[in-house]
Amino acid sequence: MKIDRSQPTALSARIAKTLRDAIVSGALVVDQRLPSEAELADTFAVSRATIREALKRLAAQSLIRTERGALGGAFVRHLSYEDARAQMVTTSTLLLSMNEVGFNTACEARFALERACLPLAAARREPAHLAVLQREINRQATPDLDDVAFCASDVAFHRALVDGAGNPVLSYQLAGAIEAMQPLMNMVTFTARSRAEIVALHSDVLTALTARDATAAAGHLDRLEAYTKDLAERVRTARDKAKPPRVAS
Amino acid sequence: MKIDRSQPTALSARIAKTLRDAIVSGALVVDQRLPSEAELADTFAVSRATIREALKRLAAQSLIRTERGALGGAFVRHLSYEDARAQMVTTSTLLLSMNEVGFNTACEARFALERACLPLAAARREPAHLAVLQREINRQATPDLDDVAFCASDVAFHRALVDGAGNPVLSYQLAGAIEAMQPLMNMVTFTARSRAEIVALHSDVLTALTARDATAAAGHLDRLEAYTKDLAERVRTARDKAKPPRVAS
DNA sequence: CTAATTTCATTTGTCAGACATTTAAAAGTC
DNA sequence: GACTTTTAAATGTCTGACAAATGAAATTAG
Repeated sequence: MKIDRSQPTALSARIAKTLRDAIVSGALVVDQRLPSEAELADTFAVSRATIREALKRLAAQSLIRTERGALGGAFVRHLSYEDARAQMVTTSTLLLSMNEVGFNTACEARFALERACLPLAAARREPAHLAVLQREINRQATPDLDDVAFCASDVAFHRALVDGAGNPVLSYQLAGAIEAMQPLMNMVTFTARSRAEIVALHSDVLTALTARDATAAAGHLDRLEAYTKDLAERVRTARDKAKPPRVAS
Repeated sequence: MKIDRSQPTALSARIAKTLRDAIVSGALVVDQRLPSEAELADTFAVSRATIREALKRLAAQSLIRTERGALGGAFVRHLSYEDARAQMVTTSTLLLSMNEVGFNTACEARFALERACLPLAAARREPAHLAVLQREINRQATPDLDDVAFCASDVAFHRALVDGAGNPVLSYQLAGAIEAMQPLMNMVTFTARSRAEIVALHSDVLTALTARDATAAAGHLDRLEAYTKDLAERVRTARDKAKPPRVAS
């Protein structure tokens, strides 16, 4: 393990990169203990503070966990699907909020990803999945449900949809994406009161999945996408009318 | 900004979380400067070293960047698609290598995601996209191309495919996923010498896209998926024969 | 001899203070 | 007015210290 001692980047960043490469490449395996901070400081010929900053960088990426005490230290962490998903939600949320991603772009991506799951979900759907979907539909049909709960149920419905594909890699990818897009979606469903249409389309999707008809399910998703985009368009128009946009500079 | 001063988690982790929430929630906007380390240390009533460890955690997640000098400090970072993709590649690569994800599962997810792009790519494909696809096909058909270059070209082909959908959100999601799966794919394509079949299928996809025929393109992708899985199966069988598996414990 | 207790060594978490380095603004000089 | 020097602010790094957690070894009581 060596580091380039004459770079413009910070020492702690370079040390972090060296250790990260060792982990990603597999040179350090899961649950293996890294040398103690004092040893690492000795190895890299830097102070312990610098080593600690490097280790904190790795910890922030869920690459290591640290334990205190006699047999403590930094250990290569077993990255679970949950950890990975949480990280992706953070990253994706920021990405969407910082890059002026239009609602249509996000919506299009979301439904394209969900459609990708349908053939698998139709083939593998199990009673448990269908029951979850039905439960969320029932919840969404509750008249006195507040907006926050309705949107949460919407997320749960779509997560159950992708989980139905029975592929953890897909679930991890899409659950993160869908969750990250939720703030954008909320802006629409909060203002639009017509939940009946959404619930009906959800029911159609469920019916098609129950019948293992992926094509029909895709059609219903298409309509849901079109309806969502239409809602967003109307919301936008209403807002523009209330507060006219500035002229282009 | 307050922190819970009686938790089992480390102080630097809690401070990082507080700042992270402020950024993700939008309380701190892009390019806004955070208070200096000394000020933060004062605010949170901790030492500067602790503040620095917290900031390094945020830096590792690309949430902030730091600049030295008189007007330097920590600034909320504009997260680009490239940064987000790089992070996702790291996370996904580790996830796949640590969770005993089977080749079939990864392969299935990958092709499902790519199929999701096809309708959009067929509708929006532009000469530039088609040219990139053709260029990679030509490269793959070069007889004396080494394995590494062939695989790299394979990745480039599939990235161009998803970029053809013209949706940056999809591109970011899928490019990361595909790149992360590359090590798994390499294990197959390195051992199997029959590149001609792959090149032919790539050509078929390109032809279908050129004709804006999403259905046909999906069919070719299906065959490519089946072929890839079949290759993997044969590689696995050959390996098992050479070195018989241990009996289950 | 066994079991409970104490001591001890190791390691991470935190702190305080210091110095080096970078950078832009302010002050000074011609 | 243009150029140079100084200065102040900020991050990057180092050193040394202490606190807290924790498992192992030594000790002691029964």
